[in-house]
Amino acid sequence: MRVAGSNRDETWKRVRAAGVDLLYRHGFEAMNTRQLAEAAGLKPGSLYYYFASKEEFLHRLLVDLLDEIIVDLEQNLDGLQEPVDRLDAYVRTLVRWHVVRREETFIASIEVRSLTHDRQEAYMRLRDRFDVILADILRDGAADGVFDLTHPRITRNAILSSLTAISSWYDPAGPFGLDVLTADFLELARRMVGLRSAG
Amino acid sequence: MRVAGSNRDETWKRVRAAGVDLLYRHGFEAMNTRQLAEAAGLKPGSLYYYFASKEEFLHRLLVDLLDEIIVDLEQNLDGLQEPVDRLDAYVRTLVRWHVVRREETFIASIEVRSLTHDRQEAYMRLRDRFDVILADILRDGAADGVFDLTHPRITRNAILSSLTAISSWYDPAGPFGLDVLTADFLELARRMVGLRSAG
Amino acid sequence: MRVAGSNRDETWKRVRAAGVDLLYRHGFEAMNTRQLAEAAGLKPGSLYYYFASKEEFLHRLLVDLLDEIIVDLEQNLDGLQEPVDRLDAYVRTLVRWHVVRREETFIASIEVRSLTHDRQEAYMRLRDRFDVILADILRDGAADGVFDLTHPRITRNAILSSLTAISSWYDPAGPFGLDVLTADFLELARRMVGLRSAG
Amino acid sequence: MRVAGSNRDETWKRVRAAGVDLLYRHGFEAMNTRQLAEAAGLKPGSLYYYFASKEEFLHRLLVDLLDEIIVDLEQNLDGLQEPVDRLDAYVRTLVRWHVVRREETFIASIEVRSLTHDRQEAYMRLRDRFDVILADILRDGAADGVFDLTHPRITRNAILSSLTAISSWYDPAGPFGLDVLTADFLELARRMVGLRSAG
DNA sequence: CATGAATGAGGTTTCATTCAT
DNA sequence: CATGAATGAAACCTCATTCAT
Repeated sequence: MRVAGSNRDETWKRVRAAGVDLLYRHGFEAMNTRQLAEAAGLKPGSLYYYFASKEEFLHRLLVDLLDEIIVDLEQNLDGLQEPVDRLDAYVRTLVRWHVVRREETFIASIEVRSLTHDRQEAYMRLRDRFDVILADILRDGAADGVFDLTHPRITRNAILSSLTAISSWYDPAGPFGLDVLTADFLELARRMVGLRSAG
Repeated sequence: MRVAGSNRDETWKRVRAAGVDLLYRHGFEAMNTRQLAEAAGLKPGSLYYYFASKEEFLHRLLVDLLDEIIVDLEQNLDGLQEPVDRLDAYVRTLVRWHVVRREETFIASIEVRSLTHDRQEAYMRLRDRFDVILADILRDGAADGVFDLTHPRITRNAILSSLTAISSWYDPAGPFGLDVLTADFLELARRMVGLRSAG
Repeated sequence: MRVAGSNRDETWKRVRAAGVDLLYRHGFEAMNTRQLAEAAGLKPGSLYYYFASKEEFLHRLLVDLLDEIIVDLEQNLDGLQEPVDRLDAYVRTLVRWHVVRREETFIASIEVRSLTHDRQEAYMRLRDRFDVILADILRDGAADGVFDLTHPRITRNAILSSLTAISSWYDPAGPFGLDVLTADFLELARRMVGLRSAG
Repeated sequence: MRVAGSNRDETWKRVRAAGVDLLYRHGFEAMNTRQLAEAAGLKPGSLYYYFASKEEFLHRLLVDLLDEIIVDLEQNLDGLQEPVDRLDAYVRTLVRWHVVRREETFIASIEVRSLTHDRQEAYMRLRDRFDVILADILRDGAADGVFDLTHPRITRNAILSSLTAISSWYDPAGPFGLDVLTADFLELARRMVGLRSAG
């Protein structure tokens, strides 16, 4: 009962894309594997040729995304020494991800709870790297005297959460493009760390 | 079969408290009415004397909370004219709610999706008031020349989301009390609107 | 959607009886919860008001039966000192159980494999008591010189398995009643332990 | 896509051996064709070059085994006239099979239920030959006055089931070798038919 | 008000099997 | 012969909800 011309990679792309769409629109628990299968052009049971469980599917989506972001972030920070430059690169990177891969970053921000306890912990540990990287930038900038922070931990959370939230309100059909958004968040972040705008 | 000493209001409080706890810990879809009943000292069927459906229960929680916050917010803004003062009051109010009623505000931020389409829309319309109030403050401050905004809509979203996120990371057992948090967020908000700190 | 006049104990009896029948006729894996529910006059989901899983249901059946048999066996052995008398009582008891509760003992003999590893181990430990009791009888009889055994362990296994197998071949509609069967097995067991028949 | 060096007979042997192992350890219903394929170094679909269905596979295993045993048994009985000698040969043969091909005889004893109704009947008819052969031996011995039986059918079932059960308790790593076991069962069978041991 | 008993709809997952390649 | 991709049927189980008592 094989469908002619079918191909593992192609099908997986369809499953993944369908999954992102459904997770974005309905959420993990509200979405079901029947919808997922139908959207991917499969029968429900066939999905299990692509993942071991619905939850593992979510996990893979989230971890793959996180891995991609971290690699990109580290590349973009590579070679930059000055805290200001590093902060800029950090903001620029996160804004882009939350705009360009809006659906996935939104899913990631909201569906971590749906992971198994163990996988949730593992994911959190991975995600902590964002915190640590930003924390280091803030610490260095404060030590250099170029940043004027209140409590670093609070500032960090505020910056990070305002970035993360982009995927929840940004409307690609709206008035702002990636450029505008990036420029604004660069400015906002600089202000939050007590830096006078360059301009 | 009336249990001696049972009392509508008392029981409802137990149901509500149990619901908040379960929603906070597990989320709406992952929580079930068996757990809710048990935590409230009832049998599942009895819950339906207190709500018409699980989803209606969530709705009531969210709407009641939102109503309370809006009333409080409007009271705290009442009489204040200056944009700076109004911004301060706005921040102060939201920080407090997100700390003191952390669990409920967290639920609200994450479980709106679990509402029926209709109720979701109604809830969103109500919640838009926060946006509007803050938007007005920013607009007035910019018109007065005391605020130096990039794009108001972006600044507003950034401020609001950093406030809303508090309930997701704040740890009551951690190093910061409500005072510290409030002071910091006041400062951060002022910076974000381009106001030089008073101090 | 409660059925009028329904009652937990009555329903459980129906479920249990239906389960025994299905397990006897089809075996655990070949039987399904739909059949079980239908035979018990319930919908499939309702079964889970009576057990936590299909496997737990089997487990309960097996353990309850074993407990009953052990209690009965110990009662029947109580007060008997002579190995011959104890052997007789042992055989008499087991023959009766394998005839009177033929279906259940048959299930027990064949479906232990369907239990979870853990429950299987626990069950086996419980079941070992039969072995131990018989082993003790044989040992004492041999020590007294009234039994003439080859290897006790082999004799024990042969006796026990010939008793256990009764439930697999005994036909209640056949020519032998419990009395005949008991008399024959008493004689066979005596012969197997090398005892000259009394008659 | 023919794998170099692949060979129908060799592969079949691997499939068969893997099947015996899995059936012995997990049972027919609990074993699945994925495991079977993997253990045989194939992909699931390829199995169907070796059998038409999982159940047919089991059937072939059981029937082939039974055929082998019957041939062997008839050979070993061939030429023997005396009931005692024939009984000895019968016991000797069955003990050996249940020790040497322990896994397969165990499977046969327990998985007949998993066969289709039709195949089950056919198998049973074949297996009845064991009964008949033993029944004949007992009848002749009783007629000759060398056996002292209670009810022949009961004795026959007891002897046969104690032999068949060997595969379920015999431990090749244990204290008894085939010789000991054979000697003991010869003695036990003689006792069961009321014959005084030669030795 | 509350419970006890059950429903019914739907969920995820398993698995023998098929068939184009 | 063998694999890769998928099917389809059915399995167990969960859960919000109902309603007689």
